[in-house]
Amino acid sequence: MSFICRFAPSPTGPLHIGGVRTALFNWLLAKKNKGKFYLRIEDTDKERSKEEFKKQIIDSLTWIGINHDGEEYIQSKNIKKHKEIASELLKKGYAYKCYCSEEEIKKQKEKCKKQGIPYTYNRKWRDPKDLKVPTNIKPVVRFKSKITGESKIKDLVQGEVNITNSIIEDFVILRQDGSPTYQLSAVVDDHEMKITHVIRGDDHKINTFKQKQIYEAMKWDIPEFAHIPLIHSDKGSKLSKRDMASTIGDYIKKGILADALRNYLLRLGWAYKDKEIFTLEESINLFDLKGVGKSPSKLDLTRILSINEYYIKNIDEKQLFDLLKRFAEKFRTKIDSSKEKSVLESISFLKNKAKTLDDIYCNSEYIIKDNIEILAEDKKLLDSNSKKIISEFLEKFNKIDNPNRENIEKIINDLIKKYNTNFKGVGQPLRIALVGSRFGPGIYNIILSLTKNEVVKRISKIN
RNA sequence: GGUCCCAUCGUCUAACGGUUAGGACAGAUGGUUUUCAAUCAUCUAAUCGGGGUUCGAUUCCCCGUGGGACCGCCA
Repeated sequence: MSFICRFAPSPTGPLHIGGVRTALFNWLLAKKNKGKFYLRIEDTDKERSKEEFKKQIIDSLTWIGINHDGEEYIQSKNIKKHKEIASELLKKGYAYKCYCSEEEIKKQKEKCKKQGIPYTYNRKWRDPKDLKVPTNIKPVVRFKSKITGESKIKDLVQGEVNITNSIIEDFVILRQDGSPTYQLSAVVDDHEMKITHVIRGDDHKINTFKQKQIYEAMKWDIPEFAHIPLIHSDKGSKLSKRDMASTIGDYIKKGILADALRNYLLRLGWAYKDKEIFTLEESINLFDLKGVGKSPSKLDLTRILSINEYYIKNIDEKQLFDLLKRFAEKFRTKIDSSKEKSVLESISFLKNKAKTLDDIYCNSEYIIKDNIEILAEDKKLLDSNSKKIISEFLEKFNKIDNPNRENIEKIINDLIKKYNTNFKGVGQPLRIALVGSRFGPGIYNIILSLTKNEVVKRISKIN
């Protein structure tokens, strides 16, 4: 059985993480079934569609590793076809022209609101026998929706869903200016693209009942449908553009890895036994619509961070370094080529304390930057005694030709003995002098990750 | 308000109608360490309520309750 699916966002705003997940599910299924995954930009709303959003959508998908087959399909390029289908529906009696003015509709809505009854278009022009066609109003074209009976869809996630036909109004398929609406365009395009599986957010469920009627009127094959539950914000409602960290860009900025986010999104609303970490290959092999739950799930940043931490600790270190390099250049300060070697060599301990690339960057800052600033509260910890200790350290350190773990350890141990202190008594002031903070990597790691000159320079500055 | 959907630890979720209801994240406690972190061990924590069906319901059915989505000449 062939499997052709698509992701069809509208470029009227930045793609958020819910959309990315929908795209991911589609893509995974296409890969699993050796089918096709297309990207369709639904830009028939000329007013709100923006080129920059189209770019953002494609960039987001690319970043997380979702690549579509063929060129992206631009819906507005197919408007002519959509209109043809509209006139065919008109000709066959499945649609009709409605001459209600916008004011007339508005008045009806207000009236319904006052009476507390739900508004549906009153189908005034469905049977225009006794009506005089006004000459001053351009009509819209409405689809002649079923009035009686029930409709059923077999949803691959939700199971059977039934509705009473009469609640579906005669929806507009051609606007007053003759342009097609989403309901029409989506169906025509899905048909032309030979889409076999429509996997989209739960918020489209009602649309399916409208669109199904167009398929039936055109005697076209109806694709399978799957409506996946929406992602909710921590407040429990549909994710909106206002919610924090909801676009891919927000996560990139935080230093989240693509694989980590992919893994998180995969597990949001779907599970495979007790498995938590999925390689790309595993997700393709194991993903299945049957495993998708029916209830919406909340976005949980701590979980994302935790998965990110896992990936940071487990991916190849050279690869991690490259990611860090690009991250630093884009969002922080470019790592000077003279420092690259040292950062790369130190990454195994720099990453240890990190949940994000930004954390690694912060941990690396003492290597990356030539001038470190000591925090005021840490400066206080440098009393005369500790200053004395580190200047003595400096003196001895200077005499070493090739600093290594053993000879540094000896110096420190001697100092501990001499000053009758513990490791902290020596290590803490050294760390403050070298890193600018009492928090940081292990002291041997710090010293060995800097050049001898740099160590000397930083300690000398203290006194 | 109408229509539809959903309901297991705080969160993501597992459990052919038979499990001491499992795992992960978060949280708590303790050990270790050179600070922070990490790590290891342990612990806390859930089947929304009420009726059925059944020898037996988290699981099937009904009714409540709660949450959500949709109700555009947006997509």
